[in-house]
Amino acid sequence: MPVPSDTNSPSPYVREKRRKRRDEILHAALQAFRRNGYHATTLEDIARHLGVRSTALYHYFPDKESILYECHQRSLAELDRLMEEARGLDCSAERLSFLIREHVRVMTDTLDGSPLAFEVTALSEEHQQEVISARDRYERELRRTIEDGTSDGEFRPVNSKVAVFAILGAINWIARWYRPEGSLHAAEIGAGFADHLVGGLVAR
Amino acid sequence: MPVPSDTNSPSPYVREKRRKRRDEILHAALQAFRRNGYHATTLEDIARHLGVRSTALYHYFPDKESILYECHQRSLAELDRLMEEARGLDCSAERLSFLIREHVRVMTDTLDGSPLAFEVTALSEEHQQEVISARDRYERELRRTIEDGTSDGEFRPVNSKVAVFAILGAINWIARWYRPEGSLHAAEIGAGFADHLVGGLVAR
DNA sequence: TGAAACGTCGAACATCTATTCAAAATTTTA
DNA sequence: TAAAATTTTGAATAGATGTTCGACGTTTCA
Repeated sequence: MPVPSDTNSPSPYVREKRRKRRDEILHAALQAFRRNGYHATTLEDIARHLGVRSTALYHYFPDKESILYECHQRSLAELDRLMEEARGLDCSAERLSFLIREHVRVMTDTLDGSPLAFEVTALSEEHQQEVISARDRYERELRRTIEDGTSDGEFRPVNSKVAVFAILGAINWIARWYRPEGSLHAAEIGAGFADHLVGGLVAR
Repeated sequence: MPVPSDTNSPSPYVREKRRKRRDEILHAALQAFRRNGYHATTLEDIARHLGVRSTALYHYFPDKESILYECHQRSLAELDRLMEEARGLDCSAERLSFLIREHVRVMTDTLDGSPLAFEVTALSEEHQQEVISARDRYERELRRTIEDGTSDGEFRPVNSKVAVFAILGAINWIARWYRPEGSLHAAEIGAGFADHLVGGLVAR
């Protein structure tokens, strides 16, 4: 009868601690990437925010790119969750409005949406493909929502590709100017964007 | 009576040739920056497109940053020109529509608008301040146009800051996805954006 | 056409930064 | 509390790239 053959795995306590540390690193990295971009951010920059040297990061991630990659993965997971939730809404205008508001929230509240605004070209070829696929899925869903709205007569006929680029541009650009300490509060941005961007589509 | 004391200046012919070469360099740099971002673009990348070595570039620009800076300067000059032209339009909706359409054209036709979408933090402190000031001037003008429209009752009351961020985000993001060979043509994008983004503001 | 101006090259340099690794410090665990 | 596991460190390495500079072609122009 086989026994657990590999070395004894870490205790739940240790595993949890490690998970938390990884989260801290990702959060510090996210903020740095957002401010200065991936290439202009050094591992020392990230490590400094954690009170540690850059070499310590290698105990949690194999290299710099994988930090960026995991940032991306989390964002995409968040968007998948949004899409899932949005499917419950019947009215196209409501669904689109919901998606915009929630996407903005993801960009501002946790900053977790930001990676989507980063340059994808910094990722390895395979990771790039994966991220682009997921992003395309999201874009398609948005386009479909707009096209549904047009079919229903809720929205006027528009080029859905162009409309989606406008919406995603507005949202992704948030990563460039939003500062949590600033005068604009997150909810205000979400509501404003939803009104502005959905309002521009509705039939009059 | 003082005579021209310094060394004889280059002939108009030579000066013109040099000007053209600088333009070529700036254009090659612009495209590279757009694709991969400033930091991921090497001087060799830029030089390769011109069939020379990176060291040749130093005859035209003192360093890499100054190439980026001049890209920015040209974009900003272009925006100043737009603002000047737009002042002739009385109706706020028309003025805003014009600005959006023309800004999109600047982003797509010559790609000259792209630098505004680049990370400003790559510039030196002084250049950064200058670019930010010019950008702020543009943003203020857009805000004012929206506020005027609200006063006139053309637009509904909105947070003009939020609205301007949405508009500029949509436009700047073009630098990330637009490819001249792609299926979306420039005019189509400009018209679509103008309709979508102005339409979201008009009172109903 | 030939001297002067101009543009490009190649080598060399300096710096920066991602990454490796063995040793030291710290924390966990029994 | 002491051995084991884990985390961090500091030194060292390697590769990339911005930049300098003198030599070598090429172009301009009188």
